[in-house]
Amino acid sequence: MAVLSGDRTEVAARITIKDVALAANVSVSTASKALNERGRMTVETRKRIQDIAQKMGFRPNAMARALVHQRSFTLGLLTNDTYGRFTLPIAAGLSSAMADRGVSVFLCAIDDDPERVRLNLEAMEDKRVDGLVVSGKRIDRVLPVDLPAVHMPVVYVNAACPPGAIGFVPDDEGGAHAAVAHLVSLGRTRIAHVTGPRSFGAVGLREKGWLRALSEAALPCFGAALSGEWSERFGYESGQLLVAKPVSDRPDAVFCGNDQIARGLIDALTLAGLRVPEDIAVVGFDNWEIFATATRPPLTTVDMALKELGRQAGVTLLDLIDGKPVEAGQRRLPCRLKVRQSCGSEEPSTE
Amino acid sequence: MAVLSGDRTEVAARITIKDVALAANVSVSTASKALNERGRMTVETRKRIQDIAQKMGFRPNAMARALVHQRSFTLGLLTNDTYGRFTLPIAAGLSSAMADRGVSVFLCAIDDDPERVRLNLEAMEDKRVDGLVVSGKRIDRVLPVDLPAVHMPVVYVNAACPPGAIGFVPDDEGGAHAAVAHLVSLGRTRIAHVTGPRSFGAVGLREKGWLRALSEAALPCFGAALSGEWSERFGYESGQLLVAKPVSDRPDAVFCGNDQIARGLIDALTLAGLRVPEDIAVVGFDNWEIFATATRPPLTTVDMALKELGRQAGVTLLDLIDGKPVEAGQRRLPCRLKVRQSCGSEEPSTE
DNA sequence: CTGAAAGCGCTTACAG
DNA sequence: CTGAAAGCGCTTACAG
Repeated sequence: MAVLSGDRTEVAARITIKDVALAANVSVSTASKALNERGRMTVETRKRIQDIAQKMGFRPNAMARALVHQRSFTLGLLTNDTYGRFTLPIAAGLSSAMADRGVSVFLCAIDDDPERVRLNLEAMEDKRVDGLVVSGKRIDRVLPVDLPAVHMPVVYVNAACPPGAIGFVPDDEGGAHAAVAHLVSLGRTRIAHVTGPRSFGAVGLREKGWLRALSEAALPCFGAALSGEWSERFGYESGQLLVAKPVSDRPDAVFCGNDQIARGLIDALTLAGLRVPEDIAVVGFDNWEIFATATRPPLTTVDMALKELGRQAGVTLLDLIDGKPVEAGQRRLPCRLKVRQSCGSEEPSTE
Repeated sequence: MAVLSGDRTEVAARITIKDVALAANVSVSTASKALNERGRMTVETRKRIQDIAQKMGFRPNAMARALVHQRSFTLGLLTNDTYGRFTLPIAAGLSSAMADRGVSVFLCAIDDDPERVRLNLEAMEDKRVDGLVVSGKRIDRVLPVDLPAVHMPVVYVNAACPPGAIGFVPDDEGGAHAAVAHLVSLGRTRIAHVTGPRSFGAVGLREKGWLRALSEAALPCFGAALSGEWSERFGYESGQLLVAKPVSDRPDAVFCGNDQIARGLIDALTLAGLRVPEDIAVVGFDNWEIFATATRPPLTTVDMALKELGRQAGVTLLDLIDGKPVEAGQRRLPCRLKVRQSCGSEEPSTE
């Protein structure tokens, strides 16, 4: 039986700056200065010490440095979106941007459970992270994070931003506007809107974008927005409703509040013998690729640029930590339209 | 203009053990012993010091402790699955289990980019994490992590496990067997299999489970497994193929290699006027809820228990770190069948 | 029972 | 140009 005991992988005591100093025949302080490019010394000495350190595979202990610098170069990411639709792109964007700057991020999965929030928050305090990014799944809900009790800078992503705080959300209205404007530019004039529950802040914003694009094009508002679940089922039912109408009452395009709704809607239209996009163009929201590419035809949809959201949140948090002045308030980062075939564009973007 | 400068959030210098000692009128060493329940002292003194610390909101600096204990109570999670299908449940399971034990986990998003791997690995070394969990998206691919160069214990999750290492994967064969056995128990006798590309290790294992369940039931193998993309499109096309056959050649059940295939297949069957599950029962694999609940009818499917996978990997890594003997090799953790309606069971599980 | 000392691994004024 | 000393915040033998 092959048994891997812990010490099999234990390394022969990490090499420290003391080892390097010893090997180079200098004091620890000189070694430190050589390695950190500080102080004055002959280029040769410096180079010699650096070479030796390199050769010995010396890597400074980040915790020791953190202790003297009062800066850990770590961040905490609190998220209640265990499901993963939003968190993973945000986390990936944040993590890579931070990695490039030498800072690492702790992942804290809180399930909207106050006890877990407390536990994780304490861990982050104890580990002396330099700051916190709090990431949610709804732009209109504030997470149960007791900010006043948190002794460090915080930024919010894809979540409500408490007054005076700093937040990042996708520009839902702008994204919706771009989607509808694109349909207009393609000659559609009867553009309906099928979307999620009114209780979601994003629903109101996307509706506003839709209305603004229509009014800018001097187009009549084609019926009220249809609001329901964020589900394929609701999209499907809405599609059936459209199909049941007399042709003269039917839209020639539908802007959907998310990709699942768009998917269900397209299924219903197709089943009823309508052609997408020829008879009715459809645009979604989310660019959830697994849906967007599986619809027939592939779905034109709004991408919320979540990775970029995570990146920017991190970069701003770093500024905050560095004491740079940062304006309070919520930023709405641009979405971008991902053109595929469901909107009937002549030139689907290549990618 | 409201400007939030960094120092606005900066706290009035963290309180340290020195502050506590001062307030309690004892030495730092005594304070330390009181707070850590070590050494001997009157209960009153101990209690008094603890109360003062509590009142002052003292939280020991984890990095300082790590320095003396040579243990950071942090882990690194390297993943190349930025897409998020597998990583997030694994990460959430790992993170919560670890949080309960006072250890925090760094998220490292590597995009199969060797440069990013190096960068993140160095960061983890520098931060002196106690161990690493390496998580992938295919059980038959080893990640580009240069293990020998890593100076700490490692476990692999949902990825190939190098010889002599320790790994955790779902029991694909067992899961497949359970799915097919369930169909058999429901009286199905002509059970086909539609699955992903042969190049995936999981495909072979799931096929094996299918065959084993059939042979155990003394059922003939109903045609060869149909292998194609992991996509709805392939499922859809496979469904069309089935439908085109004369009724006597049609299966009465299909076990699908993943939920996307199952979804596409059901769509094709339904479109052709067949009833699921009455005419043909369908079972999927993954329990990707967004698909499994959107099919009509909702999909019975195999859940890979990814959260549990992450949890176990973490717990085992902790054992390894503690120097406990751990058997080398790959563990296959049980999957569990999630019964919904597409298999025709009389009693869909409530949940 | 309590405290002074040394140390974890590093950095930074400050003398020489 | 180089090194001794003090310190970051904590813990742990070791004396008293």
